[in-house]
Amino acid sequence: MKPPSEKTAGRRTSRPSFEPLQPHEIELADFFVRMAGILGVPRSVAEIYSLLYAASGPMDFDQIQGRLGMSKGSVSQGLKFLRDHEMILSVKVKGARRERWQPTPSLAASLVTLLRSQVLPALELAQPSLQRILEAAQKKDASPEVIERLGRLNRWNTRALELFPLLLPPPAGS
Amino acid sequence: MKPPSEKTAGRRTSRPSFEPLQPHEIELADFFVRMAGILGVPRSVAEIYSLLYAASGPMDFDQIQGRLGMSKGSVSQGLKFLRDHEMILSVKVKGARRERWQPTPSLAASLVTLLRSQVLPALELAQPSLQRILEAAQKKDASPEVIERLGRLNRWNTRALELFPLLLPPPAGS
DNA sequence: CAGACAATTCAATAATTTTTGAACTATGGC
DNA sequence: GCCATAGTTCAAAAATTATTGAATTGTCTG
Repeated sequence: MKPPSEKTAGRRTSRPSFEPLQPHEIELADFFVRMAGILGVPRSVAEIYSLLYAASGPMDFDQIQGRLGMSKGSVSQGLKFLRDHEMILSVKVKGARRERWQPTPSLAASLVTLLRSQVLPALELAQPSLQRILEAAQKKDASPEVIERLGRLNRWNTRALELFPLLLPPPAGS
Repeated sequence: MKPPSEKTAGRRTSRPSFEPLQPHEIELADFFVRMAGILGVPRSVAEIYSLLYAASGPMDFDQIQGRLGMSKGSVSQGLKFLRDHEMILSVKVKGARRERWQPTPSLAASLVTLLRSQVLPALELAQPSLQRILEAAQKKDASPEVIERLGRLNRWNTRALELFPLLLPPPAGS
């Protein structure tokens, strides 16, 4: 259910209060939310990214929480996700204690990091399994057609694993 | 775990009973389930596809239900999904009433259909929104940086829409 | 056409994922 | 060191998504 009351300056559960989202900000968020959904990225994460994307400058924790009206926990986890996938950067403003966030320069690069983190582990995990499965099929009755299919799957997986680092170079650190 | 009887014993609300999945079938299902998960395809759908993928011949409704131990509803919906995305084909066996299913020859083509169905609508829906958002930003204060970002997003979306039909030609019918 | 068989539909339920917020930890300034 | 501020953690609640199966619809066969 929704919170029971509607006070913009509500004292009940203290939450920083900022200007609500403008229509065009909502529309942009819808876009990012939908795109993120395809890759299983939660709404709250997409909303944070969207807000930063259309912001005129870096924003801090409380501003994000206030504008989006979400919980501290969600903001914290959302920023962590975006950080981990190198989709946002923190900007140090001298004299200010709080961190301020802005989107990484290249959205393309961000998507790449995101994809990598989802697909690569699956490919790696699959490699030995697919090998075993193919061998099991060969050892048993398995029709030539099935063997052919499994072989192809295997080769694909291997090639994908080889190609991935070329196409999407890993972050500088490793 | 396993019901003791093997024949089509159950008349009332019971399920067709077939040989349980072999270890290598489970392993393959794990692979497909994981991959499907990335695109938000439900487990049951991936399991059905996986079963057909490693089957020595086309399978019918009851065989699928029996081997996977899932409900009629799930099998029906799963087959519908796979049909709609052109990932399986029905094979007519003369004299037999039931339809029998097998995977489409090319898994690559299947993935393409899947991707198309997820991404294309999102891109199409976004087009006018992004346009409006950019205009709104230009009309208002919006920093040059934000305008630049939104413009790039816009161009990307447009290009993606143009490229999609080239890269992934639509099904024969249209 | 009746009856049996095949599959679909969809409301109810189950499973999973996301969000919340209060307690907690970490850090900077004095 | 101490206090205030900044952010994290995680168990519980809420929201979302998937599965089930009884009722229903469609359809082949004799």
